Amino acid sequence: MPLACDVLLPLPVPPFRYLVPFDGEPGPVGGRVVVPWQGTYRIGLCVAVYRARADDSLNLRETVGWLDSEPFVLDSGVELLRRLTEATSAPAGVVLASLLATGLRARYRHEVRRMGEGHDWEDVASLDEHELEAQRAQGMIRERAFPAQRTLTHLVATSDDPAAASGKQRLALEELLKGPVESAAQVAAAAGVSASTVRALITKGLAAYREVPAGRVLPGLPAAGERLEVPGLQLPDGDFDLVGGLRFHRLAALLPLLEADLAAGRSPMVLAPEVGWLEEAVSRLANHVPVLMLSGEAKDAEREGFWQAVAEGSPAVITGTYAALLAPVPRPGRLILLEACSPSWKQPAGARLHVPDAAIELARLRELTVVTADAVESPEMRARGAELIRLPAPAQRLHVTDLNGARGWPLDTDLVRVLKQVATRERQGVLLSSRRGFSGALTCKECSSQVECPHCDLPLRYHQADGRLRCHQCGFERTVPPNCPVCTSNSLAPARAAGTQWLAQAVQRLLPDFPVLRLDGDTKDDLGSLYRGEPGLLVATTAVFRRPPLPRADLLAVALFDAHTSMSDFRASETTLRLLRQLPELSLNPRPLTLIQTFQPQHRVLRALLADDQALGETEFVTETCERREAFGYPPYTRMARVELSARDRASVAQAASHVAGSLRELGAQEFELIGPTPAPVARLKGRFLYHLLLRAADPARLRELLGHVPRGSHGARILVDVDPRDVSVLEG
DNA sequence: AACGAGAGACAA
DNA sequence: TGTCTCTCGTTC
Repeated sequence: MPLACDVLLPLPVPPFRYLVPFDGEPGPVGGRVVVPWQGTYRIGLCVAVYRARADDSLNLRETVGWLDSEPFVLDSGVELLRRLTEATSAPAGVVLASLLATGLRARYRHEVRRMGEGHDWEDVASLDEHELEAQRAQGMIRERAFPAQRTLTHLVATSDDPAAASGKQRLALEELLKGPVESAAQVAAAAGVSASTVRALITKGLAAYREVPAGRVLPGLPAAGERLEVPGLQLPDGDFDLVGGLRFHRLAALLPLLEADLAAGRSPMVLAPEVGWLEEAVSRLANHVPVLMLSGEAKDAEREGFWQAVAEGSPAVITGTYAALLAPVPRPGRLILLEACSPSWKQPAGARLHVPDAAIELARLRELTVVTADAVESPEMRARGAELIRLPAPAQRLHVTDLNGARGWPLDTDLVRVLKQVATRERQGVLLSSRRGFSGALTCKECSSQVECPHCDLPLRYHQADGRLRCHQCGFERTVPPNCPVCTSNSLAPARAAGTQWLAQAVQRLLPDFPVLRLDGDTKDDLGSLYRGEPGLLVATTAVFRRPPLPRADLLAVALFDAHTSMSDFRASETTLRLLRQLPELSLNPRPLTLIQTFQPQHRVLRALLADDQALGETEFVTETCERREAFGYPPYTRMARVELSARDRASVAQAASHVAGSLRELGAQEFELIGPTPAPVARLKGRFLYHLLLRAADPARLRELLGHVPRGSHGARILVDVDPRDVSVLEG
């Protein structure tokens, strides 16, 4: 009974079918399998094994062999990949590559043996490729693959007699006889001799570098942080959302749940959106419970070590970024999502998954309890319908400065006064900007045009430090033109949206002797002095939230609140409220002053922030947000997807977009379900013209149906789909 | 993603 | 006519 199997490769292709060799045993579904692919070999994931059809044995190529005898990804993980492929309408291999960052590029041994008596297994590396291919086609060989044993190069003694050497060399040899050592320098240091003495030992043939089998390596854990103080809090046993407090308050509140899972012999999983927050959480958790951690920064060997340790199943808290989601936990406990509303969860490329949604889907498959935690409740949490647990609010002294009719720019009088206080008291402060560089653009005062990138429909960003203009999308650079390229007048000036560079300069002018540091996408000053407690002001973008809190920050200032809420995204207001609530996390000071400069002091985000009863203010804010989203047909009350079309010239992309929209309408897409096509907000990027088409459906099934009608390409245009896009501008009415 | 086949663009 | 670049389709 010949068997076939479906194999998923981490490439933008659907699963492919291979034949299991007639005398070979198939490995498990969810195991890694080596298969021939375009003249070479690749590791894929076996997602199904079934009886081959009659003609399969003629048409299909054969698997080389499985690398695993136990599933590398459990059945639930394989099913999750299948569902996400359906939901995203991305090729299955892209979904695999987006979620499984471990084991598919492993080193393995590939051996062949000629059929018949007396032949040994031989490594393919030593054989002629063409001859091998011919023999394979004739079915004259058997093949197998297995994971390569990891080795390390170590220095070992080749003589066991210390008397073989004399003097200092003897000391080194004695040291080496205690066991293999990684390097000559290490032996030299341990024996108290020079490196050349050890080298002489090697020349004499008394010591040599050898490959020795490497033990399992696990990703290193961050240095231990402070212990968590668990609040006496009654938590539900089932699903719930935890909001309020500071990050470590929420983590502390969840610790008893982790301990309960461990006591029951289960391994709870804790996922975080970014490495910084993951490490911060682990540095505290590891004081209390056994922890395994996997982040994108782990090396291949460490990832595989983590995977093996997880599979062995001794109870531990399994922590990680998205890369840990498919780890084969045999006895899982709860699934906990930290910073559940962070925009970083949305993958920018590949299948563009929103990882919490994938995680919740996996939890449903494995029947796990899901707990999410964040500073502020979100409409998505409320739609989930789980219980809401609110921690006491962080202490925040808040001050809002109305910039209407103000005298200073970009630093108004209130901010100037507080900055001076910070300097005279030799304390620290953080000033948040929404953009890096000097200003948003170079604008002509005569014709109000901006200097644009030649490849993108975006203004070039002005970087004052080197007097250059830069495109933050494609990296194009040029010098500042002396005259406006449009009207040739001599009136180019930086636009008013102040970037970190402009703010830093303004503060430095105000406080000439006070240290002013900068932290953003392209300037990463050494913050060592601040972490040692020395005075200084940090001008930063939101990149600062990925750093540990400053020990003596008294002031947390937002340079222009309006720049955050006016982002072209219907979630901008909630994101801003969350940002403002997270500000105290930037400082170890228990009651820092939060100062916000704005032209809209009555903005509903500020009303919610300043409400006398904080819990009530936020609850009303979320209720109002939910009502708006429902009224205007936004998620979580609908499902959205953005169809992104691009082409080298404007006409063909416009034509392709209207063609796709037309055929969708013909196939029954309602007016409510199809918005556009419109040129993308940035209508040209890296020399390609972009059009967007927004799909909106009442439920996931209908969205899938609509996406099923979107072609892969049309009229020479490339088409990409982003399900649940994160930067959709506000569509009123 | 990576490769090869076929279609135009350009120089000789 | 050759060669180079670009697009398009295939990969099991």
